[in-house]
Amino acid sequence: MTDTLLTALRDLAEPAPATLADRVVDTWVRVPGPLGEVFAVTGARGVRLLRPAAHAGDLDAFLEGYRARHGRPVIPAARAPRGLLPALSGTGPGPDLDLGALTPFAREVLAVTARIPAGQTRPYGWVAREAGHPKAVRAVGTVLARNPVPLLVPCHRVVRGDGDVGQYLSGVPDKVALLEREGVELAHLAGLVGSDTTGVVCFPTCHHARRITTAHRQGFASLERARAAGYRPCRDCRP
DNA sequence: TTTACGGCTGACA
DNA sequence: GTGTCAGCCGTAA
Repeated sequence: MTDTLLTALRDLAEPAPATLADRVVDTWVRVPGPLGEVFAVTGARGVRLLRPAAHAGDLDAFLEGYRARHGRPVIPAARAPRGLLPALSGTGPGPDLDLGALTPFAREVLAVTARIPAGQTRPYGWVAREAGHPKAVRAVGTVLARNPVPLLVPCHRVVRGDGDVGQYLSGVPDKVALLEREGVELAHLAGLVGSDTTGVVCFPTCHHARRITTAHRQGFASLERARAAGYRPCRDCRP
């Protein structure tokens, strides 16, 4: 009787859909990053967490932290998610990201940050303004301090308005190294730079600013000063 | 609901 | 030029 029942039940069973595992467990990989290896966890909708291995402690601590944060099991992945390796080596667009666990404000801050081109920097106040909360400057810092996917969302490109690089998740030396790797001149982050031939003023790291020849380069402490001198803000970097 | 806390900023001495 | 301090605001506990 029991055998008959079991056989009948077995015949009823269907193969699990190929995507079932994606919905039940997340997967982790350990891959090379710009400053050493990184751990990354990917869910069905994209990468959810990334940490430099040197900063995450050992793998067990990293995975335990992920489970505590997201309440989901994690297993090793067969391969890195598409786009992760090119993004970490700076040779291609990034993987899909799953930032659904974040608040709308945090998602907007990360979306703005993700649009800062490699080799360029923007102040925290600029990110706050672009995210639609111009006075929430410190809140931007708080969001970036908790960025679940550093390197993929390049929070190292957000610096202080006074020219200091500011703080970073895994320490200021990492931030400096990442910026230098992208060719950023750390001594020239403060203020704005204009061209007296075009009357346009940019952030110093904007690709337009870098093309201004020395003879026509004008420095400004603020946008107000530049405007008073007859300059208009660059449409690309929007100082 | 309240409170404390920051990867900051701008004013002022 | 440099240091200090109050203000600002989204989060998490």
